Amino acid sequence: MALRMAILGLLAEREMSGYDLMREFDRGNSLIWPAPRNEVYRELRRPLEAGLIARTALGARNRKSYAATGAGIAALRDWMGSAPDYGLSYEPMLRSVFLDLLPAAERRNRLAADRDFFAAQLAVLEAAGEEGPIPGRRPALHMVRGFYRAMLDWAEAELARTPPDAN
Amino acid sequence: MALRMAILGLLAEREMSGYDLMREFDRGNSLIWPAPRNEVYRELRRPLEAGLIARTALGARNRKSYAATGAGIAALRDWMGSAPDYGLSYEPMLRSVFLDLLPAAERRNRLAADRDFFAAQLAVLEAAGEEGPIPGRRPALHMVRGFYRAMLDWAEAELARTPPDAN
DNA sequence: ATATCACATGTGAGAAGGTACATTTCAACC
DNA sequence: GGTTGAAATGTACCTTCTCACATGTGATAT
Repeated sequence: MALRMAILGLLAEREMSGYDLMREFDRGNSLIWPAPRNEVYRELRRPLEAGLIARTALGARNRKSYAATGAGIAALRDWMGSAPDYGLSYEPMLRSVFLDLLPAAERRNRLAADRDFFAAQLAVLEAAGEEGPIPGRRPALHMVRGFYRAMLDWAEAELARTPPDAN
Repeated sequence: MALRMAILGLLAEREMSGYDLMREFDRGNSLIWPAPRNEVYRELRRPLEAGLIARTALGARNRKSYAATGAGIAALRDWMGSAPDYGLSYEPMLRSVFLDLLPAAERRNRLAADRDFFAAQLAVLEAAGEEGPIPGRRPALHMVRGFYRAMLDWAEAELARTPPDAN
């Protein structure tokens, strides 16, 4: 459902090919959400048959572009108005539950690795400025930025609480 | 992988039955991660065959208790030392990408619903105090709490930026 | 006594997702 | 003019997740 809506949403913003979509998800490029791979092509078929998107152009190298139709945009709005799935699954959070199973030295390694990762993400996001490069994505940019800032604060606080000589 | 490790981790802390595990995931009880249902029973078979957990007792009502074996605890430590999957998929974040597709009034509704949800979660977590009810889960408690605080801040800031008469 | 409800364990079917592979097309380089 | 490599689309397979169903047990209440 989520991937389908993500595709629909991107195709509502502008026409794209499956390849473009794939790359949008792939890298930290859009920095918004994670990377399913070729499911894009799989997920394109269904909304195409349902009339939510339509092929707009055939380019070189067999390139097929798509854009959301009126029905697609309506479906997207519908979904946006529906109740979100607030379920969160984030592996580092699961790991935090069992942090204390590690001896202090390894715990510090783990926390330091987390800290470094979160700091790197945050640096990229903060380099984007207040508005970010893509119009209309300021809310998402700030949400993700807030997320990584919270994660970074957490890792640093936990590190500070775990002296190298503990345990 | 995540569910398997979660089970293994819980069984490393204390012996439990499948039913206990199920409820641990189910409710906001542990408040740490989300709710897969009866896969617990399916997921118990594999580590049992692999010798990572062992049956410890047969109780009334056909109750079967399990605990992690030495090999299980080793596997868990191994996993804890391995590189985390930092991929995040959180539906509200995806929705934030397309927030601007909604007219201002509906956008405010959406943000207000998010704010209420985040505030409720945070209230529960803050009621748990600094250490929380379960020993060894302070790190997780603080991580989740930081997460919801960031989400709440975000929702409130976005709401403040979306005046009722905009658009 | 019996009805009900929480405890407790599972199965089966189908959808979704992940990994890896397989193929064609054009451009650019040497 | 042949090789390489990115652009581009897709399939096959296997695992995981979700949803719904199916079954037995013991305590408590009426």
